[in-house]
Amino acid sequence: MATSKFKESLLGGAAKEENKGSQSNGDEESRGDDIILQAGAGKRAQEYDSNQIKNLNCSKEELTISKIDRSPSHELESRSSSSAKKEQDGQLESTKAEMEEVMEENQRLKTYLDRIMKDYRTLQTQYRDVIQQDACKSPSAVSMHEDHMEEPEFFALSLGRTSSGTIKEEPRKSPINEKVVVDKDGLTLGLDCNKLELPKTTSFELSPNPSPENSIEEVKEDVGATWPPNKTMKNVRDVADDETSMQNPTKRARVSVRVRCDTPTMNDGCQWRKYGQKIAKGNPCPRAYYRCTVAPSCPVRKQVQRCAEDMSILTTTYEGTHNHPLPISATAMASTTSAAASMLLSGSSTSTSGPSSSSTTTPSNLNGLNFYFSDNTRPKPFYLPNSSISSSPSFPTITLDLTSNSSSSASSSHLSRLANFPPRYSSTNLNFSSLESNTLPISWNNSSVLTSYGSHQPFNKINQTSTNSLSFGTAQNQENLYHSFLQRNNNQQNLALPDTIAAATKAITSDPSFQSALAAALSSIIGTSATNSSTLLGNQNIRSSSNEPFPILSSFPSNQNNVNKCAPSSTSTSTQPGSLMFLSPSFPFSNSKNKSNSPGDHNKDHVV
DNA sequence: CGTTTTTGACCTGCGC
DNA sequence: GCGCAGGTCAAAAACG
Repeated sequence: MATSKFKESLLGGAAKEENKGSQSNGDEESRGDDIILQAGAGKRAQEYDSNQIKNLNCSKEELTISKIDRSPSHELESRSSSSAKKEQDGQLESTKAEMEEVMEENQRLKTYLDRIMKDYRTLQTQYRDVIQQDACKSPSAVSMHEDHMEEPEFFALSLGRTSSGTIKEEPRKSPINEKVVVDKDGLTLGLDCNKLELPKTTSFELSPNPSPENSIEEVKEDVGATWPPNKTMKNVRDVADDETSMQNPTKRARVSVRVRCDTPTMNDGCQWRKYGQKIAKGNPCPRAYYRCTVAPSCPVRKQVQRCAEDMSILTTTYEGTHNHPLPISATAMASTTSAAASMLLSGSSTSTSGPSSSSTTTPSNLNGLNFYFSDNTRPKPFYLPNSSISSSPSFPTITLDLTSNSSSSASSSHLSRLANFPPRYSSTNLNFSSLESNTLPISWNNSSVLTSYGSHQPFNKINQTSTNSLSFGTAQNQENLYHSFLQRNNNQQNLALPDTIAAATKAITSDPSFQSALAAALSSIIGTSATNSSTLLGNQNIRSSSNEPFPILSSFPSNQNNVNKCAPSSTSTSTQPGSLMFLSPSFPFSNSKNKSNSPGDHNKDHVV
């Protein structure tokens, strides 16, 4: 309506008063355009150069005004004085100057973006080089790495789904992925940001689990892929699951997380329902079994058990793949754990060329990391130090020990204490302890993320004698994470061309995981203090909280009743169906209740 | 009253 | 085949 008025006034050679009104309408229109521009610009653009955009807006407004002003001034021209002419000329000049400024700004932004993309490509090239080198060293790994070389976008982030040689093929068998292909055919990959948001499962090629954007039927189909290995469930088990187990029976990885936690359970951002409790041999503390209840068909389980040696340490073991969206806050660590587990799986798969009887580790260098894979043809899960078991589920387990603080803190004593009792069973440990700047995107400690980000040393190696040991370096580690997230972002964007502006913008804006990783990487590279990254990441969480399907701040009880009210959002950016686990960066440990009274109840012992 | 937790029973896999 | 241990089920209890 305002627009039509505006047009009328322009076309009809309206009076000055009307033009005044039109001016305001024009302003409105201009503002409308500005809003669209801003919306299209994306969050990140607003953040890193909001001033410039504001300038742009101002210029545009002024331009509009000057445009409108000119027509009435032409009418006045016949009876105007020379001063009016000069005024007009001056206005024209200023407008031109403004335009030039805007163009300059535009150029600057382009340059900035080019620089970012250049960096991105450099990192990608480095990644490829590393892969190539590794492929040369390990002939058995060639096929897998070739896959990566050809399509680095297919970066495995799904646990338990990885198997060398099937990385590319497996997804194509899946009807879901066929769908993706169809979609891709109908799309032009590239500049359109909207297209980049396609939430298809391409991003997690190895995970046949559908995203919630897919039909409910698909979710229902996936019910069969649940974890319980009992007979009935086995009979209806998902084909993909069978495929996975057939292709790689020993490659259903778990991620074990050890944190200091005084509460009975830690809140990791997901909703869990306890379905069992057992006293595991060798540990007086009962082991609790939980399953994810965010989605009824979610196959993800977790086990929670306290460390017998140190009751303050809680070991949470995750297994399975979420088939539903999860909180943004949980995506960062999910990616980390997924990547770690993926590394474990791929590492195991590529290093089995060594003598199987040997327990020696096989160091490899993948993506700038020092990996120590052993032949682990029959990997056993990680158990608490003094436990002893006879049966061994065939799950390779990767352990993230987050029980220690920064290297300068009193963690050393704890670390040495841990070192005194290495696990009996082989596990894979991620050692982030050498991080100098401590910039992993997540604080896994028992503190609020907003205050503790980066203030704790997030990972520490449990022991050095374990056969699978991933030794993460300092900045390189974070660069690796950065790469992982870059890769994942590419995946999420449905293999969008990485060198498009839109892709870059989208990559930055759409994925908080990426933001976290980027923050970590940048803070490492630049050498900023941990507090900086803390602030950044904290802000990120605050920002994203408004769009979150779940609360992400500290108080997030796992047993709250609104579990199902927190309907999974359909936002594609928060959908991480392929990741193994999504751990909230803000590990608020909830569930202060402690009523568990299993037979031989030892719970009372470990409750503070 | 719906949801979650508890807990004894049951199932499965492995070693002997 | 048996025993053991891990893992899961499902009815009952507890909770909000």
